[in-house]
Amino acid sequence: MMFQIDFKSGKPVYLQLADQVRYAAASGALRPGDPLPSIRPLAEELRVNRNTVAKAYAELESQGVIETAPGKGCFLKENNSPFTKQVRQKLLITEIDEAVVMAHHLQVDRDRFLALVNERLDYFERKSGATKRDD
Amino acid sequence: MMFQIDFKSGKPVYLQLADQVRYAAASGALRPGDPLPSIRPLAEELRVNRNTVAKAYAELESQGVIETAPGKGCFLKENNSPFTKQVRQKLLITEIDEAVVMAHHLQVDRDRFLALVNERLDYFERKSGATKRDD
Amino acid sequence: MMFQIDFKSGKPVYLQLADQVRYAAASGALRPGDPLPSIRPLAEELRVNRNTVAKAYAELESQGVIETAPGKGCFLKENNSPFTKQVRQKLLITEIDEAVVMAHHLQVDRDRFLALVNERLDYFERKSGATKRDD
Amino acid sequence: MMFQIDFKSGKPVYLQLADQVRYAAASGALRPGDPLPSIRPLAEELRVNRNTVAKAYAELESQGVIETAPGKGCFLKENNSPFTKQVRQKLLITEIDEAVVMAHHLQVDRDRFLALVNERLDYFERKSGATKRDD
DNA sequence: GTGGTCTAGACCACA
DNA sequence: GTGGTCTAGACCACA
Repeated sequence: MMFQIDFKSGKPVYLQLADQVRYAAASGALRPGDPLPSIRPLAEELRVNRNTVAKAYAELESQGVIETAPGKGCFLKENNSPFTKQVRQKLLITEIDEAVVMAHHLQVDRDRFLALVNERLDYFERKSGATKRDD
Repeated sequence: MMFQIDFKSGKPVYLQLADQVRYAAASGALRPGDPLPSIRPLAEELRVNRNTVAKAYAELESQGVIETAPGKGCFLKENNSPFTKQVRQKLLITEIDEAVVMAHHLQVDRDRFLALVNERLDYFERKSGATKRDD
Repeated sequence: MMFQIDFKSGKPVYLQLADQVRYAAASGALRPGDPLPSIRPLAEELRVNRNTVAKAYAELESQGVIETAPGKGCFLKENNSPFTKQVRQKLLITEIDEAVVMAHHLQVDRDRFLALVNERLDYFERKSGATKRDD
Repeated sequence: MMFQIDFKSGKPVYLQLADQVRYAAASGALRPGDPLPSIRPLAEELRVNRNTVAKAYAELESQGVIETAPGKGCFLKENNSPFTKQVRQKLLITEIDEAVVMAHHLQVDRDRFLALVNERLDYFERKSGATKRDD
């Protein structure tokens, strides 16, 4: 299955789901025009409330990531990031800095940190690669 | 001023503040033994409630970043995480994943991402090294 | 009722509550996965403010004793301290020293003290064992 | 020196001092009639404010542990615990239980716990023994 | 001066 | 329903 929820992560379920859709879109697992899973079956499969899935989709629609065709379902839109290259880099650096600062406080050295980063990149690529083969 | 709050960010104020203290420690702006701003004046300056600053400091204390001497104030501790290797790794992976997902949202590819990570590691090393040499 | 507060003890209410949750966990009255009382009803029952109960729970969460599922409630975690061996030992020695000093105040000699310690260890083992067998 | 303050312990300094006097009395390092160190030199030696020492002595006097002879200094009184044997045991069990519960949450097993208890008993006996020889 | 505790009450996010 | 954040303000303990 494409999406997995960690109920103990503390991260809101609807955000986990929205992030995973965004990730699938960015990694190519979902391509423009592709249909998203319907709300009811997906909610059942993930064992979450339908409202939670609907909220995730609503968030994605409001951000222009997906669009809803009434009666037909939700589909991935063309990817056109609303930010300039410079703004995007600044946003990303903020996230990277938080990880670097955390590594400092957790006394994780540079080599170990880079190894972990590569590990996580592999992990996400593997996940989306597996999904691609399923298409 | 050392710290600044973005009231529109949606991120809880106390977490913004705690993150900024961690950032100051990682970049060498705050060094072990240094006093942190007193709660009351800082709260006034940031225009937040005393309790909100206190909550940020409490979080930092519970994570071993600062310590409080009763009646005297709060001070930056030696960098010595109280958590097990396993817990530290889990905390760090959470941060890394957020950066990785953000990179994908923003369509930054693996090589560019790793280059940015190295750049930020260099940046923090340079900064904290420079501060040390100034003493 | 499971918990009770002594308002005259001088010990902070939130610490009394956190200690009692820990006691319930150690004695088997609360088991991993069990839900804790919801904050609002518990606050009403104990006649304290919601925030005070929330503070007790936050302390327990930061120490890995409980976890909170957003929108659902708080639950007892598997007993798995997030702290390093060194930190755990330091925390424990603090508690032991208080008991040792109290024994001296009360003129309880070493043999009687050790006998009491063994008695209490037996007591907790018996209690948590009995609870397990009841399942 | 007889007393030592840990400024980082989080425990109020005056309480640390009062406890150490009580401990010295219980262990025989201080005997009824013995003079306590004068406030000023002691404050200097411990590098604390004179008020802090005075507060510790005031607490001890109010509890009948010491008495003040104006112009002469403070002296240890006859030790007569105001509690019955039963009450004393109940007080002590409360302290012991807190240590036992803490051991449970820190996953320190019975043998290790008992070893630690013996270690701390030795530590305190050694401390007071050394003081005795100094008399 | 310092930080800590607690209340009353508002408002929000989430399931 | 659940917990989380934040404020305003009182009162306390400590150095």
